[in-house]
Amino acid sequence: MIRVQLPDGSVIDVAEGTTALDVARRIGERLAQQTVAAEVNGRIVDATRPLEEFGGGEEPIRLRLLTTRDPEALAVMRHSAAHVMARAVMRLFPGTQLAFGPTTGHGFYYDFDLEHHLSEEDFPRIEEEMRRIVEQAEPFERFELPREEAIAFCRELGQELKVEHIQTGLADHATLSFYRQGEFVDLCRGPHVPDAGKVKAFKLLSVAGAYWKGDAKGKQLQRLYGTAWFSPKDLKAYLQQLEEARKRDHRVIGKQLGLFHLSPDVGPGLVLWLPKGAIVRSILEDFIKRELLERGYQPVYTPHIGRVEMYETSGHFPYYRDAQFNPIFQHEAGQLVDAWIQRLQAGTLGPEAERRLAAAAVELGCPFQDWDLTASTEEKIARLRRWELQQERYLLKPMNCPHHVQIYKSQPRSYRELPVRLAEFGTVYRHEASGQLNGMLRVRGLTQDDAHLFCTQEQVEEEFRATLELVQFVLKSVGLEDYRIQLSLRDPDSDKYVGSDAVWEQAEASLRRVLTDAGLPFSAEEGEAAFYGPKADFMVRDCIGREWQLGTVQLDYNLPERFGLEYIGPDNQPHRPVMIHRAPFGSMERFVGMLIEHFAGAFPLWLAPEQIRVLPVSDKSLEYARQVERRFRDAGFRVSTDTRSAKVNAKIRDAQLERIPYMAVVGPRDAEQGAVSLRDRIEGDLGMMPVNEAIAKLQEEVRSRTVRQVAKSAFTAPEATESEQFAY
RNA sequence: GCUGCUGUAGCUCAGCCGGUAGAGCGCGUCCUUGGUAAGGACGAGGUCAUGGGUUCAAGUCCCAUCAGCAGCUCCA
Repeated sequence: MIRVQLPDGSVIDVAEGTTALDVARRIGERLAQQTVAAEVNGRIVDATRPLEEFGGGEEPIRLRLLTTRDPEALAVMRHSAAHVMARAVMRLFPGTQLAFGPTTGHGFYYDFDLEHHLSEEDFPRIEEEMRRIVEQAEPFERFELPREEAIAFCRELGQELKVEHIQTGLADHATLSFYRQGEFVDLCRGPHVPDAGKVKAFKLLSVAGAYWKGDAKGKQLQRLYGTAWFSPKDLKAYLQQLEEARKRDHRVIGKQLGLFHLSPDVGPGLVLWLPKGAIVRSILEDFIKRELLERGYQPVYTPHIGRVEMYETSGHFPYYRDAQFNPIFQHEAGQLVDAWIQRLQAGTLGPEAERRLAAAAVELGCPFQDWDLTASTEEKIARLRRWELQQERYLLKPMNCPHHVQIYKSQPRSYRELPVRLAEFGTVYRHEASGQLNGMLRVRGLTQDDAHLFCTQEQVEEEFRATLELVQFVLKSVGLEDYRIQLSLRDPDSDKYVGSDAVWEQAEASLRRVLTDAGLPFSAEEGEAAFYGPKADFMVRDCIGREWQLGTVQLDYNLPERFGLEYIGPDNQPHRPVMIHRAPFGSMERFVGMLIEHFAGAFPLWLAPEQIRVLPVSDKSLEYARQVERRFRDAGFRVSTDTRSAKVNAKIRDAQLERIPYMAVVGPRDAEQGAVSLRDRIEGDLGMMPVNEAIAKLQEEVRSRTVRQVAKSAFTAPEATESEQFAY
């Protein structure tokens, strides 16, 4: 007999070999039908496995039945759905190689290696085959094999990727588990639903490339994405949510509302801010600037380029070379010599090619007439570098910090003037790989609301604290109050970081202490730190539940060292300051892009590009409309008048579609009384009121930076737990 | 950067098996002068992304380039 404890505390005795499903059946047939998996002693497992496999001994086995109501069950079912999909693909495309098929936040995917190029046109066929499999409701049967047998078995199945995975990724597993579904068998840790009939409402969503084991140099696979839910209603709600997110796409809204433009003629990833988008940005910038002045920051301006040497000193140039625009050389042979050095370093330069390079360099005026092809690579590089260092070389700045460091260094500093806080909306350029570009969210030229704080070691925690407070304040001002903080620490086993262990430990401890003291919830992530120091990032959730990385605060003990920064302490001796990098918004491009999606283009009054539109009821009221427009403009509002000879209905419709917060309908009745009939974009007609009253009302809304409405998501279905555990 | 898909009027898109281009919205003109989400008529507008190729003939088929999209990988 086995003793089993249920969640309500009751304990029952069952015979050996009893499964969770049996227990469910004992309680009720309905419950058994809804049981998808089980949580046994805290572990999520198949409902069809004998309970004694998970425990025993003196303590009763703790059992929780997972039904279609539990989010954990959803993840199990989705993983089973991935198997069903894989089975369908195998049927339609025999010989398909299976890679990984895990669950995701809202669904699942499976990576395949197959000849046929999957496309959306294949989806109906695959889905139909999946439905057939689901209807048959065959059980998922689990079995285990010792590793050598498992390898032989996979080989027999022709699944070479699985063989490789057992030999590498699962090298320390003595036995491997498999799940069988009729003719389909897959290496899998599980757990799975009892039978395929538990996979209810599903839909294939997209197909895309993916790398085998996430390695960009590895084999390219085809990844089929799907979503699955326990009810068609949940599926429908989720698809609507996807549709909602699509409608909020800042690229779509940005075009509709004329906020920004990306022109291939200017270049990919280079944002053109149209007048309306520029207004939003400049209001945000003005807002921040005022806050910074109050908080003891000093505005500075620095150029868009700087000498490459400066970025070599800072470490940015060598470290991020491949993500930067190439250096600008004054000498026309500069690029050539630069490429030459890189080829030599990579060892990809043959003698004939090098001879031609040398000839070309001489032709362009370099003193390499006596170039010795037989010299060692080191000697060659040294000679080329010597030449290169004599040239004027500039970099489009990828970071503002080195420039700000120079401002700090421009005069001797006393401890009395610290902290020095230098702030700039600094535009930086990064040559992001073409596939990474995305509207305003990932661009090649971006403006950071940047600042660098130079302070003493004793001041670090206070400055960090004040910075966190600032970020919180600005996020609150735009109505973003749902966020968490991610503390990014170094990976102790990696060598990509600069600076000593002691300094890193000190920096990480400081950040942790301030976050803890401030009572801010944070999660610590190892290996996520920048190469020069740990950082705290604000992960902000928007109104439809998506998370965005915006503001960041980073501690840096490295740059002061590299640039030899100093201040004179009370002991009249030089000391090294500490630097803090921080950007509450991150970049203006990304932040505004995010705001567009968050508000679905309907900015709160204080940010709206056009705040009020005056709508004359007919041409006869044009004159009065102009007067009203003037009144609003004089009161500081961004206002226009719709002078078209259209009906009011049409004018209202257009203003609504343009997300203009307020409309002032004016006709003869209003003119008579010096009034407007105010219409609120959200509430509709507010009735007639004197112009003064309308102005006062809206001024108050601007002053308080009220955020009146963000669209609520209709989507409430629980998000399944992201699960590494189903990773194979 | 990699894999796949896409590129037709200002915007959203249709255009079959190759035969010289279409809709709605927007825009212009005129009529209409109206009170809270689309009044009507007429009209203008296209090197079918770019460059090659196949063909009697290419928006349509092939190749390359550029750009965009999805995902992967990356992100100071």
